[in-house]
Amino acid sequence: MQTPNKRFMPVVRALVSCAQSFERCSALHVRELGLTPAQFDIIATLGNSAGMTCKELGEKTLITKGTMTGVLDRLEQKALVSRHDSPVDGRSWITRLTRKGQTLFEDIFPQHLAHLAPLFANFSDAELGSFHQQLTRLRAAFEPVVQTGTDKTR
Amino acid sequence: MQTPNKRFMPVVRALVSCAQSFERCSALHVRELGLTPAQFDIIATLGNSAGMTCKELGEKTLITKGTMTGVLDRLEQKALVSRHDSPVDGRSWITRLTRKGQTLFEDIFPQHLAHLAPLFANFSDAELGSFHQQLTRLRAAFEPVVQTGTDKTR
DNA sequence: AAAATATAGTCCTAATGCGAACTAGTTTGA
DNA sequence: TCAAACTAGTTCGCATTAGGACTATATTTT
Repeated sequence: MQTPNKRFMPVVRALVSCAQSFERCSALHVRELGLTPAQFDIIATLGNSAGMTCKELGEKTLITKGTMTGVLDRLEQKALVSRHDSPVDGRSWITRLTRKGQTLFEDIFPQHLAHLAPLFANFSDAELGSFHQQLTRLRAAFEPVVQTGTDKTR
Repeated sequence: MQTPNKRFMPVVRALVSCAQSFERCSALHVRELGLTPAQFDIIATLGNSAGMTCKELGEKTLITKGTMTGVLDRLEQKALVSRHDSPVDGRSWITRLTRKGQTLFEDIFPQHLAHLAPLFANFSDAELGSFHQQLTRLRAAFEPVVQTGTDKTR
């Protein structure tokens, strides 16, 4: 096989490594707050919302539905979320923060933001903006391939 | 607690989501080739090298040492890598591709590159360059926090 | 050289993460 | 209407993933 063009490899490495570093920074602090990254993700997504289905949560947090069940189970054990019948769809649940979960959210979410903010201190709003644009454009190029959420069990 | 500045959140979301989409594109294809993403990562890193210690592999692939043992175990079971005593350090091993592993590498690595290359077709070299620069700069901001490789068991 | 400290790898536990199969409820189309 | 196709969520199997404890070997300090 002909050696293909490798020009994109440095960007890929930088992208993956940058994201991973960020996730480590974030996870380190999240664990200190007593949650796993996935659990924090759910709490943060449900915060200030009226509740969501499993599917909506999956779309917002990028957690696969197969994983979601377990994460929600553990959050339910901790009494941070509760599941309720959906009024419109017999197959789905609405997951909501409990009072305890809401309190926790209000407590730790700002703390976490405050922990991360200094990391971006050296970036101007304009820089962040153009960066955001590039990332979005690149992600769009991946989109047709990944087709998140598509159930391939067909 | 005062609500902290959230201006960086869109970038963070885009970064994580972009990296995750890429990893899914990549993983999807890697699994078709019969390897897990972590295993492919090791094979690709070991390819065209004379072998590496566990530590070096960890630094290049961003796989934690605790995870590394298991990944290498499974690759060894598949007879794709082999471990040899280090001539200079009684604590460490040199992990190398076996002939079978080398053959596999030469077979699938170009295939994988060819699979990914089209995703970057719409990006000029200049764009990739500046993108790379931004990613590297942002990563550098995270570096002091993560301190990859530092053993905190002290 | 002996003690103190640091490092390389392994092992352990808990929690993801993904794909695939499965159940049950919904929607579509002939 | 009623079977076919679809969808939400659960469950399963396998492979990571992080972190920390642990063993054995190296390096540094005194």
